[in-house]
Amino acid sequence: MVKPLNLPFDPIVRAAELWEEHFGPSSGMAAATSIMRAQQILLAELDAIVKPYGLTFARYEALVLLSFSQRGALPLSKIGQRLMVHPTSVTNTVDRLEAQGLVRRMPNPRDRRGTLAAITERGRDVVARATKDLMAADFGMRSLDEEQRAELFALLRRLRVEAGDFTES
Amino acid sequence: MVKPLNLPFDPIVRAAELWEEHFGPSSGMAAATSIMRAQQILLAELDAIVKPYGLTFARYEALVLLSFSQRGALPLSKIGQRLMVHPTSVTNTVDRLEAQGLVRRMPNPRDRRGTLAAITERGRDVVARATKDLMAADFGMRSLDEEQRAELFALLRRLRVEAGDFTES
DNA sequence: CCGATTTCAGTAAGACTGATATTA
DNA sequence: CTAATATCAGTCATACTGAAATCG
Repeated sequence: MVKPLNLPFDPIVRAAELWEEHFGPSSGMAAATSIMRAQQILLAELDAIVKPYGLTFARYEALVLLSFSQRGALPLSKIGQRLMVHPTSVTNTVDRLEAQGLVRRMPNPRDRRGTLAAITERGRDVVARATKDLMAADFGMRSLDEEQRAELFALLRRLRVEAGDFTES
Repeated sequence: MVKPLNLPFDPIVRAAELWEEHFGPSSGMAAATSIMRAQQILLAELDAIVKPYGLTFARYEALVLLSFSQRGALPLSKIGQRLMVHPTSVTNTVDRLEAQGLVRRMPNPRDRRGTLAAITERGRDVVARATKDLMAADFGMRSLDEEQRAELFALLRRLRVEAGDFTES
């Protein structure tokens, strides 16, 4: 958990002021730094919400993805693509979920190289309850109204497009 | 490094559509998720820029903070407050920077419990060069113009204020 | 005595590299 | 043959807890 420090000033604004003096234009640095800090704050909050269920937010995301799929099962490779995580990290995530009985591995009938991760009943139950708590906390986004959330999403989308996350639409 | 996957759709938009069907309003989930992804992309980019100097972006931030201070030295506790990192993480960061000869520890003359981290000449040289590269890459913010950067900063600032990062101004 | 500063030992979660077996 | 899938072993950087020494 990130504890509130209640500095009497915004540390990023302070850094940006010094940056201007030393190096010049600071808009890039200020924007990048605020993305980092916001993520840090947000992740701590979401991890804390989901912790009572023995989950991290990363594992929660995997579980939601499975719960959304037609048969409640997906190849590990597809999980990695959708969540943008490294193949070995997917293996690790599924290991942990499986150890908790929230997911089980099955051979992929369509491709014998592959493995499916299938969500279990307990997995569905846990997702449902964690989701309820996350929605009650508004995913840590209480400070923004609908319009602001959409604006934020649109701005960050430009970043993601640029990085080749997906093809421009 | 996060490799471009070039999915034919935006995975977050896809997730949000399914979310609406299953759970209802998705603006919180979509905004939170896009902060996570943007940070992941950005951090990978910034870490890569700074890697040739033997740094991570986290260590670079600490070094910049020191280079901005009056005497080129700060108590570890202050570093932790400004960068919002855990005391033991500061110790770890300073350990690494010290091992690289970019910083050295000194007793704090004002408080004999404390330790100062002081940037070295090599430290200043490395910061200068890494900063030049980061500015050339526009801190990974090329996809946004000045106005958009300011808007993004303002939106994320609301999140940070809410979290008690600093007192409202 | 209380609280702040820093360190240490240990744990945890995740990102990554490089190698491998299997199969498309 | 080449490429994709998943795993394994191992490394790395970081976050955290709990305990301790030192000092204000």
